[in-house]
Amino acid sequence: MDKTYQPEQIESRWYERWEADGRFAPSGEGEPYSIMIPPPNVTGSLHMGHAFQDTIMDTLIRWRRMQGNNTLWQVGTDHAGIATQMLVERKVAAEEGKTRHDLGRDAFIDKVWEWKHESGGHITRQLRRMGASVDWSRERFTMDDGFYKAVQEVFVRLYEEDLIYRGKRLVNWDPTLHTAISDLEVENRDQQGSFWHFRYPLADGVTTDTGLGYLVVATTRPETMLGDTGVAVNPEDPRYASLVGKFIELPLVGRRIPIVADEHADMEKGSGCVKITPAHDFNDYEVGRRQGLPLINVFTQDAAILPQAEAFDIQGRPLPDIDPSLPQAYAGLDRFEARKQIVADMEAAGLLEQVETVNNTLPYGDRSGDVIEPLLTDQWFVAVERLAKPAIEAVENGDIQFVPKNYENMYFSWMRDLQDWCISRQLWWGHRIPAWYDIDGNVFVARNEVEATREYLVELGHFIEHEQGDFDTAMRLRGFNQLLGGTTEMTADALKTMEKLGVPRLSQDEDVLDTWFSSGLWTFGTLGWPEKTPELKTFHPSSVLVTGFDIIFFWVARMIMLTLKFTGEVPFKQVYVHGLVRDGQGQKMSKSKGNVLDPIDLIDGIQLDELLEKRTGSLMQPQKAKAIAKATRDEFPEGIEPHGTDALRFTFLSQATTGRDIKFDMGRLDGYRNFCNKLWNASRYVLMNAEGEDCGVSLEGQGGDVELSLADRWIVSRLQQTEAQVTRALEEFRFDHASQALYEFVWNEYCDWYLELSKPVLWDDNASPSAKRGTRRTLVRVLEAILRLAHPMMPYISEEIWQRVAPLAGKAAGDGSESIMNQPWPVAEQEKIDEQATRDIEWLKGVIVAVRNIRAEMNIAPGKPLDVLLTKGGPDDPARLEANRRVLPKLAKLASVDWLYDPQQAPLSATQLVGEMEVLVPMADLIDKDAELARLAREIDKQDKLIGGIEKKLGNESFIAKAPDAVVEKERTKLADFQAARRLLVEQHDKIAAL
RNA sequence: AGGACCAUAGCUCAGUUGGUUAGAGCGCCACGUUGACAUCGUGGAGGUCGGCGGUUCAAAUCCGCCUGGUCCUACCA
Repeated sequence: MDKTYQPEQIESRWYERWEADGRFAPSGEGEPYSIMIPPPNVTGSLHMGHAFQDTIMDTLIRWRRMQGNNTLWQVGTDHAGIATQMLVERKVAAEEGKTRHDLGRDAFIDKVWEWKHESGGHITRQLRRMGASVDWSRERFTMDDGFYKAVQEVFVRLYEEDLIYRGKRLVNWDPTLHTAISDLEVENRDQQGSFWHFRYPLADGVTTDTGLGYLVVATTRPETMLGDTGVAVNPEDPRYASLVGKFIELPLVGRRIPIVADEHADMEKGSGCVKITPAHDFNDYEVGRRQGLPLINVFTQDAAILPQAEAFDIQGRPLPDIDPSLPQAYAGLDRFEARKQIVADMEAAGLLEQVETVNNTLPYGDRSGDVIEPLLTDQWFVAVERLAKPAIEAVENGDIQFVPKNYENMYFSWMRDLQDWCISRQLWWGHRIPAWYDIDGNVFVARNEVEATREYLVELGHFIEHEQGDFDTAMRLRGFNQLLGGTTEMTADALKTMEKLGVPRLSQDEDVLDTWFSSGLWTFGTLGWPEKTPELKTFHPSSVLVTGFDIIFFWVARMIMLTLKFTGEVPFKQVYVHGLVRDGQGQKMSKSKGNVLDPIDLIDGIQLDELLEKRTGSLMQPQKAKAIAKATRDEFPEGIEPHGTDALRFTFLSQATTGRDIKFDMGRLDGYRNFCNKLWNASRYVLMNAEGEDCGVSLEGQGGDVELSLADRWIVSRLQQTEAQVTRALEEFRFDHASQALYEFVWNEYCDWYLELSKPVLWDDNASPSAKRGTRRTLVRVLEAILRLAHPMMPYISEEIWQRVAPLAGKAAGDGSESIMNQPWPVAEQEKIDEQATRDIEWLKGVIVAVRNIRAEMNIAPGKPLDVLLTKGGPDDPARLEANRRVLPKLAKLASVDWLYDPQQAPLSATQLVGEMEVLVPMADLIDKDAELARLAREIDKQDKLIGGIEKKLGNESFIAKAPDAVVEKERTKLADFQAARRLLVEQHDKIAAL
């Protein structure tokens, strides 16, 4: 083995080997355990959040696999509608100077597929770098054929049950992307804006109670006034009671609009009068519905002013009786231009009463960054109410558990106030909506065009026969319909026949589905639904979903609703919710801030100049480049060193504390890389001493007799406890505890103590062969168990070392034909826990630490051999000394150590207490009297404080009376210990003072 | 406005059902190179557990209020 741990040399090699050997696929035996990966964007790249999440999932999967579960980690990618389409649009614009409209739908979609094929392997390669043991043989894509089928099926069935409907509704419209987006994709940002107060003249010579000929309304959106269809006052408002039912003459437009009474109008705010624009404001839409006001749309899809308004009733039916004319001065003006112009015109007309500056929030599209516009458009919706009920119950009754539990509240509060889900998007990349229209706009929802056409032919035939009495044509249509039966595609022949029959072809809906509609089917769609596959039976519901809190609404809630609806099962039994990975300062990582860390760079390392280029290369705001470059130089003056995948994974796990965001700590990454190195070198030591030697047992068979030392029994005992700790932590999703338990055992016990304790045995020619065998066997076996314990967290290094160590423990061929991946998870054995050995080793450690302390306090060189005396202490202590004669002098670097039976004989010494026992280092000539007296005085003072505290407690009658006996007893013991320590210090002090 | 979460050593974080001399890693200081490891070893300094009040024999831990921070939801005509 190399002297230093070099991760890059082992990582890719092992991953390829595992994959080639098919070790990621389900074993087919044991209790099923499955995780569905949250599918990353197919053309994206791995960020810290993915790396974190994948580490957790892989740890769980590897752990369960070792426990003997039939594990499936389902992998796949998402087509990510808007994100991918935008990316390709930008690419096409840059490379060819064309828009998607220049290319046309089919050619553009070809381009997207091309891009998918070109870049789609990137993130899956990165996933491999992370060591993710996903089953690549089952990799899926949300737009593959099987998924397409599942999506169609779900859509059609929901439609058939009236859970999907189409309608003209007010939706969040992105004027840049020209598509509807869901509430969740809207980001509200605080802004400073103006608040304009307008005078709206009363019609028909009516005046207010105070004699004014107008009402004052205020708005932050003056341009929408063109679409006003009413003014509302509060029904309780005495000031305007007489005006309800009267009319306003809408300025600039001239339309007569009614004054209505509606509780939406707040008497406290402004004048108490509010303009109502049902086609351009969500609240006003509701007022319009309640008051029966028409909807007048004045915007184009670019959010510019229409030359002529469009009027509808609340059902979305056109209202031809309403005069659609708008002032031509505004036609074609962008909304913000129109706003300026309208304010100017109102002012010129003397109708602008005042302008206030206010803070308000504006909705922005999270993809385009444009201001979102409520716009009246035809869209498809899922009626969620009936779906939500069972989804809420599933969490209430514990079929689904959130970890940590408090996210359940977040889920409930959202689920109990759900709006219908707008699922249509005016995009090209995605699942096209399976709905077809005839020339009259009648809709046929079906699994494919043939099915839709057949429905259409039935209706058409019926109409022709009964309404037109044309029996022959009707019969011919039916004949054709029969012919189509059983096919799923409209063939050229079929189309020709239709033409002959004079039946126009149906046209498919242009829209595609919201990406989350298809990802909502992820857990069962990936397993072959709607077919009843064996995988579906075995692996559904999945065991646990690992995801960020930020997509509980987007994804988790919708998966629960759709999965319950279509499989009757929950999608997963548990949801492990983790926080966001932030930078070391707690800032969200973002390209524009220039603080993004790439997990691959942490693994492989990166030069400073390359890192700078990455962070400042293609910034949206190039002026930030300088500041970003400086911050990067300050933080990483030498770039980033390679740390390896295992260290990165271990860092994530150690920081995976429940339910809060993670500030990624480079210091910890360094620390855990060092930990890998520690494990590496400890293994080197073990191999150096065990390979080619008799370890008591090996692949070749039984070796000679073994004799287990105190240290051997102790470390085996501690191993059992560590195994139990790690297992329990994993069961509770406490990855931080799991990693810490392993770290502490390996470093603080196995390396710091056990390896040191083994040296005197192995290096002592006088030690018996059976004792040496016992030590070698323990070294090897404990290390082998450590590696298995570490494997789910650190797959590579554990495998690499295990291949060398396992044969020594009689476990594997050592040629890679076996893998640690498939070894049994260590199970703690109660009978190996040895309390006596633990106490004895604690005693030994106590003596060694005492000597080290004396060296430090007395300024004695660490290597200088000392003569030491032990005295007082318990009845077992002289025997303990004898039992440890081989190791104690070696570890504490002693020239001699003896038991002093008569404490009175003690020479002047530096002393330390180990329990009751005193450790003496005679050193009459070495003591600096004054300094030592001062030190002892400080120590005595310290003990006095401790004693004082406890005496006060024990002097309190209610404490004695009310505290449990065990607690009281513990305090008494402590008091005795402190007093003994103090006595010793005082004795020592007096002795030195007397010199 | 409503809600959630958080506040423990210079930094990043543990701290199970109240009872610990309040811990770890990094950083810092001192010392240390013969055979696993300087990506190391040994020893050390550093905290009135955000503030105030309460419950209790006992509070970092439970309750209330306050301050500061992060986030979510809603509203802002």
